[in-house]
Amino acid sequence: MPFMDVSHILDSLNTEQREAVTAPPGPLLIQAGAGSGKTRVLTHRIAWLHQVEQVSPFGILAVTFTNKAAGEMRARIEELLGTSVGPMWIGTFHGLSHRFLRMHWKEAKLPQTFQILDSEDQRRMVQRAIRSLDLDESRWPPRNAMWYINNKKDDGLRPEHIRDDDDPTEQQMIRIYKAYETACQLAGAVDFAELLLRALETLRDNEELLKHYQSRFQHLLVDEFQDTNSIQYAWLQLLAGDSGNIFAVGDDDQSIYGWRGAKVENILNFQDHFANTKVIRLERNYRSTGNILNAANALIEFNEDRLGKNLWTDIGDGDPITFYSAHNEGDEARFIIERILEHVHNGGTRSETAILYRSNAQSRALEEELVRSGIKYRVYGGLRFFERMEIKDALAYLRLISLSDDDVSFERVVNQPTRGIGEKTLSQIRTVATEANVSLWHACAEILTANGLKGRAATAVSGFMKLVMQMRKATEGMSLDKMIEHVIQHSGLLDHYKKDRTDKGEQRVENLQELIGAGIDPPDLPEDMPDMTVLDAFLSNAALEAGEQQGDEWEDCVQLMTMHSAKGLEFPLVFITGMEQGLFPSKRSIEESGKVEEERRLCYVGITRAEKKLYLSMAEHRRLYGRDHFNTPSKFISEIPAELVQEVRPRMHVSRPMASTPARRSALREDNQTGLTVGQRVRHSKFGEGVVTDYEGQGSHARVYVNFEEVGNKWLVMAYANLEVLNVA
DNA sequence: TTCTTACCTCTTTTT
DNA sequence: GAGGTAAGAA
Repeated sequence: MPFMDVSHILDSLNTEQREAVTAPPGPLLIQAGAGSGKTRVLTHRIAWLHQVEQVSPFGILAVTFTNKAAGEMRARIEELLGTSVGPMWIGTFHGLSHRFLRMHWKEAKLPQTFQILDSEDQRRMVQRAIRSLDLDESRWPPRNAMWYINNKKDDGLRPEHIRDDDDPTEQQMIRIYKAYETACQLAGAVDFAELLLRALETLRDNEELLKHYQSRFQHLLVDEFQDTNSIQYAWLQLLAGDSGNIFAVGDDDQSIYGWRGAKVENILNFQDHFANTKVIRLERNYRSTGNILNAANALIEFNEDRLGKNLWTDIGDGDPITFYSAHNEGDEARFIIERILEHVHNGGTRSETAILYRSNAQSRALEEELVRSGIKYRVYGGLRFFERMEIKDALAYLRLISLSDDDVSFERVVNQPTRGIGEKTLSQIRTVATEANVSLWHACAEILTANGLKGRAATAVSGFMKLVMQMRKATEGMSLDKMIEHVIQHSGLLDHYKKDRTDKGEQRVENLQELIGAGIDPPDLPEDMPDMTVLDAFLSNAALEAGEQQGDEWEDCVQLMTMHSAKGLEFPLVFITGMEQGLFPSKRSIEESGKVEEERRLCYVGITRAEKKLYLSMAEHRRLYGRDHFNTPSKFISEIPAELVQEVRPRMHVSRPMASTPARRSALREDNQTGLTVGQRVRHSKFGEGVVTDYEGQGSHARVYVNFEEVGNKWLVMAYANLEVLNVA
């Protein structure tokens, strides 16, 4: 081989990173700790394979979980190579499966025009299946059934594979699953889990296809390997075939998606399945100070099921971690705001700051105080652009134009805006459709020709059908943006939302107009997806990539998000709020055995987001979901070595919250028969320490409700409990 | 058909 | 406590 300059690929790497990037082909597992440069390793590996090992871009498949990660990876590789890598398969599991199914729809037994259901579409579809089986929706909630179906699909199970064990609930669920499957197949609809499962089955059952792809993809690279579920892993195994050229990058300590099917075990199985797997650990951290890393290391040590890893840095200890125990959530928020103002005063920016929490409900109190202080902020999460009601309405019309048999879209807009097609007419249509096993659109046509509808209903239904057909004809040959414009005009959606003079209505009109803008530069049509129209590509894209949730992202503002959505991000200044037993770790995780470890990993993720300064805080009293909670510090606080943490004592001149609200007054009332007040810390000989959160009864029946740190909530009869009072509330 | 009221739920989220 | 959904009334 001629001499080749590889310095641009290798120079910026440390020894371990270099070892990973230049490793010979074969199964490779990179245990990449937080901040250890895993994206760098991944992208440089691809550059290495291409430039040094001379692997064609066609021979490389790199898969991630989010569109953002995929986009970043592609951009960084192109920057590194100085050329476009168009033909390389870089994308999300769902995106790549989708691409595969579009190319091989025949083998996958899908209609060429199949559409993707997002979660909301799927819920409606499941609901429809439940109704068609004449089941009671309150006994068989669509959400539960959907959850069941997705779980089974994530494990690769079809209805016929599931054993019912004579369990009537299981049998019923299987019936719903079956009915849902039939409905999807009929409507040409594919949900997210189906994309993966169908791609896997198609590959597995077509030897020629399998051989083709196995020999084509000489190298597979996986990001966030700890988050793969069973099908994703099976899909990788299948594609890798005997060569086993998989480059898997992950961190078992950052596995926080077990609750939606991710299997950390895949990391362990990987080493069993692929003999001679080479394991490389990346433990050098380039992000955080020593104190922050030591705290993270010490905390995660409490988990038993882990491969083991210790992050280190040579950038020095830095500031200690600060812990603040606030009186309530308002106090907590004000404490944080003071620190942010300080940070900004010292020349920092707001966008260098992240406030993290366990659950979205916690953001409200923080937002209130931020608004009051006039600090700009941005909340992550919530509805994304393509998930908004008005946008989905418009997309549904577009879908019907593309494919009238799409039942989900039909149901969505048949009476939106209202045109006199009520529940009675609809159920009639549904019955015909179910009996004849045809789409709702088809059923309408049949009913109309058979004169099965009375005057008003008949006019309304045929009016709707005519509208869709007219729009189809009128938009033929139009550019995508003109098409969208035409549809939101003529469907009546725009006028419908314009009638709503509230802020919400105006926002909806704006969103619709923005949708036209989204059509101006339509998505590229990959060459290997033949016969796909621009509209189809646009619609699939909308489902697969729901878009940003909020604009103004480049304004200098404080970032508010859950710890889950913070994964992969980093900030100089990080606040982790709500460090309370029962909130984080969550009550549910404490109750179900074995679930606290995932919470601890989440805490580990949170801590390792911080570069320079980390604040932990809690509220002794927090109102959440309209209920009062009296909290003890999260056990995670005590798991961080005390010498790394500086505790801020509540300043005495800060007055305690006054008994001004009725709730507070009752919380402080002392005219009870227990001699204890709510908020009082107590110790029980068996259950340990806790906080009184409620009481009831009189005399010998007087009981207190205590939230114990170790064992959770318990009712105790005062006469027997023998509680020791710990401090004065 | 549309407005109102009752009812439910409320970890975490991407695709 | 709020927000969304679904059933019920005008």
